[in-house]
Amino acid sequence: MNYWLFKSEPSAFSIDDLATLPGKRDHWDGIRNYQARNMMRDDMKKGDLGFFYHSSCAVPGIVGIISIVKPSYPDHTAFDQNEKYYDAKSDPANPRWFMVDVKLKKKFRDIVSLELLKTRKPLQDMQLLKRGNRLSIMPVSKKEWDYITKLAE
DNA sequence: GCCAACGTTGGC
DNA sequence: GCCAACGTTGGC
Repeated sequence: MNYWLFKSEPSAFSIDDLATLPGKRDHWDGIRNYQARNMMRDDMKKGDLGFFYHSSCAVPGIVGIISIVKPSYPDHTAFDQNEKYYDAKSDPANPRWFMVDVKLKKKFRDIVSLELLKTRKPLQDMQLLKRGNRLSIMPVSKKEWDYITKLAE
């Protein structure tokens, strides 16, 4: 089982948006970065867990836990000209972009803020805290996962 | 709104 | 294949 972190701008899609969907479930579309795509396409398995992270907002940080309920399949929003993340170069016969389905598992009572994460020694090697990191999907180690879920209690 | 960091594009 | 220009991300 692998652990992940999913970034989303709450103004576009927040954990509360996910919570109000039927079955608290949605596809995680719009990934348009190759590194993130590769992880999503090749490494995410059904049953994996992920942190839901709010970025580009007043208090960035981890707000809850989601689980992968369906492994990767082609991101159809890339084929639709009306979609924000339309990509003419993604051909349905040979899709360039992929997505997974996720389900809300838990919303934290309080946000585990980026500011707090930065102060914790055991998290110093976290990819999220690396300088200039802009990946919207990234792996989280089991050690980091356990530490952060404790922080959230 | 600023700006550093990084990815992508395209000319050569 | 190099690299400058450009676009995007995301914290502050």
